[in-house]
Amino acid sequence: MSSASLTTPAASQFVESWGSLGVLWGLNRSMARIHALFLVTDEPIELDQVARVLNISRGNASMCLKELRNWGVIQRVHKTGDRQDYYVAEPDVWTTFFRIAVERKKREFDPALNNLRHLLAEEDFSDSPKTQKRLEEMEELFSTANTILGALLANETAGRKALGLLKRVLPKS
Amino acid sequence: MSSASLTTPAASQFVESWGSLGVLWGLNRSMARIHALFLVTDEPIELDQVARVLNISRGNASMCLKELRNWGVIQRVHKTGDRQDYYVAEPDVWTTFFRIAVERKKREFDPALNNLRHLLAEEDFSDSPKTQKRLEEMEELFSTANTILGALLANETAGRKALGLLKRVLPKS
DNA sequence: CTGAGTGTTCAGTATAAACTGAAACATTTG
DNA sequence: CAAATGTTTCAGTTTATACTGAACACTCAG
Repeated sequence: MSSASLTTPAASQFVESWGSLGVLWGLNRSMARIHALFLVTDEPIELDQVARVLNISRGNASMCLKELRNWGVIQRVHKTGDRQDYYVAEPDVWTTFFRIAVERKKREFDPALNNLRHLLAEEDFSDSPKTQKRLEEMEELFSTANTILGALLANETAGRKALGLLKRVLPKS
Repeated sequence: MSSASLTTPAASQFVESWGSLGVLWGLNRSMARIHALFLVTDEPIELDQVARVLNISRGNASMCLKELRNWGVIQRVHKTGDRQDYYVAEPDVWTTFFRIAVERKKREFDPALNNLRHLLAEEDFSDSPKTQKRLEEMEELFSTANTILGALLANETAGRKALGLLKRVLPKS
């Protein structure tokens, strides 16, 4: 399986499962399958191999690899005397998780919070006290979430420690 | 605006913004718009009104109301001497948030974790040590997330307190 | 300079998800 | 029972998103 050919059923089943599971991380099917391929492959893989093994177009593979690289969950590597680009997965699973979380906060959460704040600043709901109050609470909730997320994600080791602490402090599941 | 007619621009703009923003919560556009309508409306609203004001079909409105009720973010109420069903938003924003979080964990996270565990239990990656290790770490990460989420969401007041504490403890943003 | 090998881009197409509109059915009550 | 309301279902349509495939761009060896 290490040769990026998905010869073993274990590997190929993992790739497909991860493909559907990946939506949780915010990846689309192709990105998740590619990521899974890297997770079960020890050696660096190149673009054509990805496209061939997963049965997707070169174009799609190229876009997905670029995106995964933007997210920081795979890295480009080179073999000496070889012009081709090879890629490997970020080795640390926790780092992978943090990178994705950071990226998603930046892309999805922050704009949403901005949007909400603008809305509340510009629009006037003062003729409806209940509404006014609800929207203020909403803003407060988002702000709290923002603070917590920001602190957890600002620094990987600190965030990781905080999560470990949290796990120990909370009542056992 | 309180008469569920979206006469003011403030209200209608909020509804549309919330509609696109709602994906963050895991709602689709219609559900999010309906939820927003309830957020900016003080009086109970009935199905036909929802459909008319938001310009969506009765069928869609009915399904969305049902779903929102399942999530626990709106409630059915009745007016005396009136046979029709009316709905209002859950008044507490934090409760709304928790209900959605609980529901999404149950629907999305838990099955994904199960899936991963089954996969790791059944499949054998022992011929590839790096892969084996990565997948074990992955399982550990998911389990930690599961523990923390489970504890935070098990009880609303406790969870809320924990988040408040967390906010105070973490370095200021 | 040329062209073979490789990586990127994008217009068009396919796929999946949401929504409509209408009908069938269920339930309540005057 | 008939009228009013609520729910469910579903074939057809719209809309958003992902993906393809071919053209284009870049690099480098000869």
